Amino acid sequence: MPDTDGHPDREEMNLRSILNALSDPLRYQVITAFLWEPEGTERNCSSFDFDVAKSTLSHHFKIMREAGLIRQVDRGNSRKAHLRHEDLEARFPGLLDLLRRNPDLPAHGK
Amino acid sequence: MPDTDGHPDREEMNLRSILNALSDPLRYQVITAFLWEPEGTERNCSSFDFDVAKSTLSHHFKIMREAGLIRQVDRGNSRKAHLRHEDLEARFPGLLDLLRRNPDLPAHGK
DNA sequence: TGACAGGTACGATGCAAGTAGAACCTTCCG
DNA sequence: CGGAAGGTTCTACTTGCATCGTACCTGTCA
Repeated sequence: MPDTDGHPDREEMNLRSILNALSDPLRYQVITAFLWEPEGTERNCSSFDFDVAKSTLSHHFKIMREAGLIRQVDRGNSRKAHLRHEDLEARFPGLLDLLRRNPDLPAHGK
Repeated sequence: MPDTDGHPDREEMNLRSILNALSDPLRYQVITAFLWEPEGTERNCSSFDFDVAKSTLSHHFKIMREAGLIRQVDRGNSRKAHLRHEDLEARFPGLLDLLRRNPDLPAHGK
């Protein structure tokens, strides 16, 4: 069962939800951004400067959170998100490599 | 560039289009159905008995075709579709294995 | 020559999803 | 204390997409 923040357990993850989460350009960009950085990197939503309202951003992070792509933890002032590397690798081996090899080009931007 | 039927070359394939194509339940089901069958199996649209209008079915096949997931070739009377195993494996190694390991669950719904 | 079967193209419709604004909460800091 | 920063939730708007009906095209076959 997902916890109160909507994080599913590793076994509860469902590939279709993952694919659905990745089918949006903004969300895809967030995930590939994480893949460029060292494993375990924590970032808050607003560190990605997308040109959208923060309610919209929160909405997208919720979808990634509930699909199991990211985990968000309270860190006092802000809320840090990180990619669930280990869980994703265990549950869907090969997925992250696939994404890593196909990064979203940042050039066409926001 | 894509041919007149909208089939992209191997190099033109784009992961986001692939993921987008797979994010629809019906299309996901078609692809995993192909993965259960021997490589190279050809089927026409109507052999999948989905409860949708044939214009709808044609629409879905177009999306999969233009994403590069399937290839459709004229066989006189009908049009046969087959999964582009080799191209997909070369362009996105690991993708098909990933899908094969996560067949569409009959019960889960959306 | 029909009639039919498999597919595609086009136009219209209805619902799901992305988007934004406002209210609210918590934490940090002057 | 009061205000600013980071996020969530709620509501409302608007766009996108799946869906369908119809018309149309091309082969097959009686």
